[in-house]
Amino acid sequence: MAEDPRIERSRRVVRDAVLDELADSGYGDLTIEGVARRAGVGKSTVYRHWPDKAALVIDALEHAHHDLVPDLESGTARDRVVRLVGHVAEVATDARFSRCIAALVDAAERDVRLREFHHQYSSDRRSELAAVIRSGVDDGDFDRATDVDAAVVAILGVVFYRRFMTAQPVTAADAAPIVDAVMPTPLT
Amino acid sequence: MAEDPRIERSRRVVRDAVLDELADSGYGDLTIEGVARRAGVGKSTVYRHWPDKAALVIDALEHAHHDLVPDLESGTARDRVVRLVGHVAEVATDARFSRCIAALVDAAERDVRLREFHHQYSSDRRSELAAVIRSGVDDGDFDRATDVDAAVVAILGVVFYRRFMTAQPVTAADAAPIVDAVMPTPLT
DNA sequence: TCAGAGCGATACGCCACCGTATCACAGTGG
DNA sequence: CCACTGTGATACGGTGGCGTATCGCTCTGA
Repeated sequence: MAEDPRIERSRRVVRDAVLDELADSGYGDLTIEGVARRAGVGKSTVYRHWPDKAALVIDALEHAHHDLVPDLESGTARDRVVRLVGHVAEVATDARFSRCIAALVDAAERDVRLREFHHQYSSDRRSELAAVIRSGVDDGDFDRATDVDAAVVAILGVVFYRRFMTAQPVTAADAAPIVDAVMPTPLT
Repeated sequence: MAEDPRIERSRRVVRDAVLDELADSGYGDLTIEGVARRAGVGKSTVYRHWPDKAALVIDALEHAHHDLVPDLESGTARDRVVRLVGHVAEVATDARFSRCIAALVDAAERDVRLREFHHQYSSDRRSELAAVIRSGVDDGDFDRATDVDAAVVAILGVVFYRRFMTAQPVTAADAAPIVDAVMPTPLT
């Protein structure tokens, strides 16, 4: 009853090619034929599994987790926040993935489906960071009066602004000072 | 010796059409024919004045100042900072211009010339804000120890992050609280 | 072993844009 | 008044993507 392994294999290589194409060409210049070519797959195979470009791109992005997930179990809450922010900085500097983000942001301006996906996706990412920060507030690592949602936006704002608007993207090593700047250690 | 007025007229309507097209279609789907059509101009006229798409888009963006410039003369330095940030928020929510920014950020990932323009342009905008903040530091409106460049990135980061990654963009009315959060009033 | 399903290849007509060339026309400035 | 030049229209061959259809091959799983 298991699905034909050829199906999952096709889907995997096509999704991977979509990310490559998206990074290289952007959403507007991404073509189904280009994806199929890059995936080493017949065009018909792509049309067999996805109805259109938007669905294809959304599906590819949905499956694009990074295997390396930061350790959010050990260390103080502040350590965990710094590790998570460092991880975000790494993702935001990854050559392929970060260009996919730029393409997604741009495409979201013009396509409702991509906009909904984009907003949901980044909202989920903010929730993750908010949860870790909140545990830091509970632990006394951060000031009791911390506005968690504002802190999340302040931190991610710096990371993404520097990546997409300047030539000095945030590195993982910058994570700690940024977290400190946004949420100074309480004087206990 | 003055230039034929038809030339400047052509350039103006084409540049305007480029911004419309860029906002509606993004960089990848922007076509010269589409621009000419939208401008109500022959395709040859566009090719007569610009060598290619990148030059055309860069030129259009270079000429795309907003006529409304915030008052940076009167009021305290803090007032001026708040007004400038409010202005940035307005520009970042302007339907046409903000979509052009998204298109530019995306295109800058893949085209050197657009990247250089983009980095230069946004660097200039940061310098403007930095100068006003610096005068506020000198006036004692802000803490003497303020890291001006970091404050600039913190403020613009929030504005752009909220505009492009969330469904709650910053409004002009949000400018004051954001400035206050990043640069608290010194206790004198 | 074998029926069925997924596959890549190929070809289809259609359409849009590319960048260039040519043309008659009208605005411009001397 | 007139030579000049910028103009929009139109046409060109070329390219490449669209979405669909058809093919024979091969892998899969009962």
